[in-house]
Amino acid sequence: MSQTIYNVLSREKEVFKPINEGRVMMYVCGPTVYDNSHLGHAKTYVSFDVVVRWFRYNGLKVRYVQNITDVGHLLDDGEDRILKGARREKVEPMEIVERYMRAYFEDMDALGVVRPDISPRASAHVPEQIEMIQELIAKGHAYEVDGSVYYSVESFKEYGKLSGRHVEEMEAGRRVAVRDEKHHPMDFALWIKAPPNHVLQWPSPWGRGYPGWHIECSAMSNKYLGPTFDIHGGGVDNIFPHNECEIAQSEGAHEQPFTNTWMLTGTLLVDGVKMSKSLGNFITIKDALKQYRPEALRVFILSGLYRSPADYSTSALDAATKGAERINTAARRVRVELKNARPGDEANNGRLIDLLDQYRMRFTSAMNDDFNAPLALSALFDMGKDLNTAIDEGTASQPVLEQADAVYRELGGQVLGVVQPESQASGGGSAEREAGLIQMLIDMRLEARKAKDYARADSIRSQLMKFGVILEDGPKGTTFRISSN
RNA sequence: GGCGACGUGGCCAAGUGGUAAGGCAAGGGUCUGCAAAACCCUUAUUCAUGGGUUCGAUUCCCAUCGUCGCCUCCA
Repeated sequence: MSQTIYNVLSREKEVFKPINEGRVMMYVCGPTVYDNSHLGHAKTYVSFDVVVRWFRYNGLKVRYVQNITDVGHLLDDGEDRILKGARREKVEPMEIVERYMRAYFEDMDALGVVRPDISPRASAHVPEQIEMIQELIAKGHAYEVDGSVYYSVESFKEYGKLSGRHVEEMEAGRRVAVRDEKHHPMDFALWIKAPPNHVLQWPSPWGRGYPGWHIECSAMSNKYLGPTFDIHGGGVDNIFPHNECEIAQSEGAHEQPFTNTWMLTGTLLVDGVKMSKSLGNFITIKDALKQYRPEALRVFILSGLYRSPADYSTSALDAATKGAERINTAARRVRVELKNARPGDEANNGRLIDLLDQYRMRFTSAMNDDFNAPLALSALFDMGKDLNTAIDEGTASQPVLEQADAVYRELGGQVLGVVQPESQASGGGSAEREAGLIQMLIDMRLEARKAKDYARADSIRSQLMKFGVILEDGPKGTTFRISSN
């Protein structure tokens, strides 16, 4: 079975073949760290997280590079975003960068997003960017005007191939005044001359200045992944001009394909419009995590295709919360049952293990088909139903439960990150002592129930509920779980 | 105006040239002292609309309407 990926460049699904067998070299455009990250970022980075996890689960070695933009990203008025943040919070620009870079990693850690292998910062790669700009000038793709350097889009005939645009058809400068010094209105800045009071500036062959936004991705991907690598990812909203400029720079300088596969994630919308920093309609990841568990946010993100847009709403998040609970309840039940499981009879074990294998295969073929996480998720839901039935009927024996537990840990946990590890399920910290105390209360309640003192029994249950402990009476006695809120 | 994507049950959302996964919600039932959890049943003859291709289309083609993204910084 082979992996297919929808390649935005060709607009079709292609069989994925890494340049070097068994190795995946991938680059994903990272955030500009001047403010807190929001759920739009979560959608993109959770999506790529699952891609990376899936590759690794399948034994591929992945080098995952994701940049941190900490310079050069200009606002409409020409002010650097970092500088704007610094002014807003009255601190040094690099304090802004540190503050929000750390916040970004905290958020991603909380969401269970595995960190990239390399998180290169633009400001730490100015020499590499200068070098690349020099190469572009030497090859006739760029020109200098009064201390700034521009890329000549007319020098690169394929400019626009990713987004399907043609230079002639675009109304350049429709909303932003075009700088007269450009040869062509669509030309974009590689190096920008810094006014004397500009805080972020470096010496260069063209005088003091700072790099344009697009060049960092070209320079850093080349440094860590080489001139041609396997996968380039990001959000579709950056397809033009950013991704297009990256291609022009890298292919212009290296004269070979930039990347073999372009994977772009769909935009997160809220009330039908894009969630974005500039519109101010965003929900930060930190705020979302106050209300929803990480697994719930992941289920929300993974219940749609990565390349489709998604709509944020409280009802969608609530539904995802319930869904995440459903999977985790079943997974937890399997773990609990496993502790007192019996060998069972062979015929029945064989039947159930076959069934589990089928779910594994459903999951696998879904993921192999352009990372169809929603379909993969449905296999876990269906599997939960069968397992619950088997446990109810008492036919879930040890070998079956061991297999089931493995599927939950590997596919639900390791790959999708929606099944909690065991330690969290019981609360963490002094979990053992806590479990002992809860068990004591359960025993007390049992005595009350035996004495038909239901008022007392219910009181114990509702008191525990206040601490987020939910009791469940089953045929084999009472179990408890920790509420997800 | 140009480019790209998309329109599937009450909501979210997969999918296929041969007759619609899954989650949430709703109703009924089993279990239970009551709950919770779980399980079973029910809820789209229909996939924006109108044409065309086909034995057959939701799936392919064309048109129309609508939504979103990009064309300016945003994942």
